[in-house]
Amino acid sequence: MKPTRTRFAPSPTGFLHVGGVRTALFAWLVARQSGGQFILRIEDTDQAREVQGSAEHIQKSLKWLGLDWDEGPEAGDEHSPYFQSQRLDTYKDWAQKLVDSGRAYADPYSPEELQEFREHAKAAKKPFLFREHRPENPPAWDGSQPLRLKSEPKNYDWHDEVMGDLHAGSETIDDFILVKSDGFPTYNFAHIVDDYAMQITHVIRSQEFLASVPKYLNLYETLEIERPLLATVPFVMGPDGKKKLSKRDGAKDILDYAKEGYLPEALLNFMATLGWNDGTEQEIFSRDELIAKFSLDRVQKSGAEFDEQRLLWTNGHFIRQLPRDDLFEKVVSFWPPEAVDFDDEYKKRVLALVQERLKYFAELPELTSFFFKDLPVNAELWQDHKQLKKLSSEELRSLLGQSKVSLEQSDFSLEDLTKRLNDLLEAANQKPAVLFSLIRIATTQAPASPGLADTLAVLGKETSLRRIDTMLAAF
RNA sequence: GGCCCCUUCGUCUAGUGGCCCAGGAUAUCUGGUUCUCAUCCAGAAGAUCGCGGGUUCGAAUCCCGCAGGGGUCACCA
Repeated sequence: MKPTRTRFAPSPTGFLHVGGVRTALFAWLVARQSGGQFILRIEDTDQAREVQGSAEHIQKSLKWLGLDWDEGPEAGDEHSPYFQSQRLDTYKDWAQKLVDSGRAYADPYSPEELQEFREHAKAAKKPFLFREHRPENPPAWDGSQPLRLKSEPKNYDWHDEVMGDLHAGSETIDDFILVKSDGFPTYNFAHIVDDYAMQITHVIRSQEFLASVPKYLNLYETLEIERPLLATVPFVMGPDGKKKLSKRDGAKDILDYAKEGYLPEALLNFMATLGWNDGTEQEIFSRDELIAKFSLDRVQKSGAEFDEQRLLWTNGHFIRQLPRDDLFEKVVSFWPPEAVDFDDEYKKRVLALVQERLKYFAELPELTSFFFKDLPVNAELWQDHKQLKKLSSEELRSLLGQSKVSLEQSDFSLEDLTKRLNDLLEAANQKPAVLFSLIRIATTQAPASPGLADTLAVLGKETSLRRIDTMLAAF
């Protein structure tokens, strides 16, 4: 059996978002699970749409996710080059073969004439077919005109690894353009030639190409090359649930997720389970499990809506699973600016308290700022508090003062703090909802924080008492 | 308009004739975990399986029709 070879073939017209990367992920998984190869090919045949630097940007995105390629830019060169713009000779050779055998011809029409044909077809409510205007005596192809395939309309039945058995009538076969008048091949032509040259065994691509597959089947036959297995992956849908996710409705650059502190494993898991599952109730898969369990025939045929909430939950789950030291390393660039004055030991203790609260690393400053600086006194915190607002300023001051006296005696170990806080509860005859809230607000000035004893232990005696004094003066 | 694909809780999904008056996860809500937020635990609510026929003792599952959504009909990929 031939080794499995899959490819991801983006055009360098911008960044990659979840939709595009998921297709790459599926192709990568298929290659990895069979011990085959994953190839990255850059389809830069449209010079007008090309965006400088995006080929590099795309590579960076794949690398971040750990979707490594065996051949392609900066990798194996067995079938190089991997930029289509550098493979023009190959396309020219194949094109010439077709011209010589009478299976391709020069398109003599002007853009205006073509446009007129199209409008006629539209007015007649019929699909536009170029072959209905196939010229009787086309001029010799000198490279200045587009070159079209002389198609052979017929019916096709084929199998798609995701969609199942498919059928299309001959009316879908047309004389599409192989080589544009600028000398560059179209996607429709170049990808078939390259997939063959690079010995791709599985073509895994997004759904927008499904309607073109019969044309490709026709071209495979004309070229007399054996076609690879075909797999069509449904769209990732945008927030409306109807149209495919696009940059227009806010689809993010996958590298933005890196910047915001998402974990590659979480993204991978999220994308894989967006339209795929293994038939069990398992929700979380490691990278290796994904590789072992993925299969194209269990990929959903319908589109799946991108659900930000689910991504957040997945990422939080992976963060919670991370060993503390790993998390500490990953989070280094996300601390609030004031944290530079604190040592690693202190930051690790803070991190331990917020690990289970983090959904993504960029939340870190918001969750931990009071560990690194005194926040201004915020009267709303007790004035709007449903227990504390029942007490007068005098009562609050007295209660907090009483707490201070006890805390001054503490060594601020977790054990001692816990004991003292409990004793205080009894001595003051107060509920935790009152006393703990008051101390928590005084020492953090934040609407939310980790548990009180934990927080005080990390803040330390000096800081805690200083903040209590500040609060005492504010009533 | 032609052709093609799709249609199960808000969302991701399980389900291939009886175990399903539909299971899990997430999101939401409630309760518990000495205070807040989060985690965790327990629970609630949430899908007449797009609609209509048919086959069958029995259908989310098979057949037919319809509707809705999407894609495609580029010298873009």
